[in-house]
Amino acid sequence: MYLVENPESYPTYSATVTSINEAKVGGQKKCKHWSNLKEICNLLHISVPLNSSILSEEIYFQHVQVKAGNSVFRMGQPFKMLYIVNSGFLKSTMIDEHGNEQVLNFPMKSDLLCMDGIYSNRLTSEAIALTDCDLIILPFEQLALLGRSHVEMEGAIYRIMGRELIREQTMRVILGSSSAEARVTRFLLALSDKFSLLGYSSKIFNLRMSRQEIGSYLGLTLETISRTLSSLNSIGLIVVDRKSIELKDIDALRAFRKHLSINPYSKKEQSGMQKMMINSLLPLASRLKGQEICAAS
Amino acid sequence: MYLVENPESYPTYSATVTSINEAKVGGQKKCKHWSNLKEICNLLHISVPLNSSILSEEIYFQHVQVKAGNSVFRMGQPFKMLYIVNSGFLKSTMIDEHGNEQVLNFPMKSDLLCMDGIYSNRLTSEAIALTDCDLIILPFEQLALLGRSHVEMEGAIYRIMGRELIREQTMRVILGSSSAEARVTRFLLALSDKFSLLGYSSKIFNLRMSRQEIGSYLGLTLETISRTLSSLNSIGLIVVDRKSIELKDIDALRAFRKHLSINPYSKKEQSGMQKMMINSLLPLASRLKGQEICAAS
DNA sequence: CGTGACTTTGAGCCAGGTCAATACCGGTGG
DNA sequence: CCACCGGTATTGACCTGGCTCAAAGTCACG
Repeated sequence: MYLVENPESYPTYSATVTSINEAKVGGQKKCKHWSNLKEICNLLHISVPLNSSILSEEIYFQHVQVKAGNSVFRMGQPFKMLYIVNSGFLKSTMIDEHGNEQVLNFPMKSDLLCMDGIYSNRLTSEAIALTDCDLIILPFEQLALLGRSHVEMEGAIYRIMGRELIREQTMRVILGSSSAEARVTRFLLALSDKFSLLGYSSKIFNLRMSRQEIGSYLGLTLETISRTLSSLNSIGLIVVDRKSIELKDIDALRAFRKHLSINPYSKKEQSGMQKMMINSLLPLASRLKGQEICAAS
Repeated sequence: MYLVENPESYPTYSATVTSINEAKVGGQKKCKHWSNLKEICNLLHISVPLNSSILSEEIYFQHVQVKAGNSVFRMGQPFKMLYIVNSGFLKSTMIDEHGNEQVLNFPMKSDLLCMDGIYSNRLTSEAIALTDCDLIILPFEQLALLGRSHVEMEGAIYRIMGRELIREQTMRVILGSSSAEARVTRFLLALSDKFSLLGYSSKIFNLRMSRQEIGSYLGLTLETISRTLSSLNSIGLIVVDRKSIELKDIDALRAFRKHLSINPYSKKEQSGMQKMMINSLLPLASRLKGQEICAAS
């Protein structure tokens, strides 16, 4: 938001050929820290040849801090730059014609924001910080310029956009074809994978978002999220207490995430192990109830 | 498929600096016709300055023909080029871990195929021709090369990828939050818009895909698609007979497409005109039944 | 004119949405 | 310290949209 509030100052904080120390003393409140290209490539998991001339260039990108609950940018604003999440958690949302909010994503460290603005030069989504965040500003023009002189960088930009495309595609397939249990399970496993990639625990973590937000993201209601988590909890696959999650049996969860709700294309082939697995895993709620009755009696 | 069957010949059919006539006589069966950059920019609705040096370059791209029912490429194949649809209709699908097919898209004239291969250099989807198709091959390296020397072209590539991203995002929102009727209605309206953009009738058109495929695309079963089309038919908003569709009241359809199924974020605000509209439009099936009873008695 | 792929329609059922009551937690103020 | 309060989570009871299964109709094609 800092940047967006005074867009006329845009040229001044775009990548600058200067030293880190000089940059740091820049008077702007928002400019706490600057990153060079190498740090950014590491953050994005882009492998650029170490001897590449690009890394030796003294180009620095500015950071911004956003407090929990504040929005980074809003729908409809002009698109000028991308953000990389350096730390913190956000939600990216879209507001439809009725004012209904739909959560598109929960960006965290190493994710990129604002890519949806590239097409029309207008942002079609907005981002809200769920925790205090540190973001790095990547002016898009600057990035494209780098791409022009450095082929590896250009390839990296294309690949990053391509990755986003695949991510969206995958989410679509999930929303289009899997059951509530499968969606929640996938969601937890995806978080787990992400955390482990970032060096955090893949088994114990905190949800930063509400049930409502998870529901919106997965195309379910908050009650269904709550119930599904409770079910997974009571059959021992996870331990959940409010926002804290512990995955007790990742392999079982991985098996679990698979079963679909509609459009089983190849029913005939589903007779063997497949069907058995479904039978053993599917009656979650009923098994749960049985258990509770046992516990009660 | 032609190309993919002999990938070793790849360098020979990449963009060539030669005349159309010379190109046409090339012996390869698949090479019926070549297009220059200008034709391609027109096809993609890219506005490139007319005096741009890029258009005067004699660069030609080869076409391929694919017969109805054949696949253009398959999942897992290495990614080398994009295709632009010049004529015909296709479906783009993804096969999940169980062999279940999910339809991602129904590409038609001016759409691009294979963009999901950019990230990992492997195709994650496949494309099957629903009718005979004429496709133009765009070797990706070649395209990137053009982007490097012509800034407008580079921008166009970014924008096209960005557009795809937004398209996926929009589909996600639809799958995540709207009812069966809304999805089918949106689907019909999107087709209508597309056809009108391409210069065909926006009111009368033929579906090239089966109910099964529409269902897979929209995250519904074929029966639901069939029933919903029948309902829309019997209340007079459309006329449907097998694959032929006529939209009778586009404005009513546009109003109709809106109502959601879950997660109404701002219920309180929905009290006025909004609610009235929903009440008047929602009871589709029940109204339909009433009508049928009348007709029968 | 049979055969197979696609579509329509009906009947029944269930996953997940809706509504509502209760519980829990963190913050605030007396 | 406790009482209160608003936001969030859980849980139950109920209902319905859309899935499932099944049967019958339609069309294309050899």
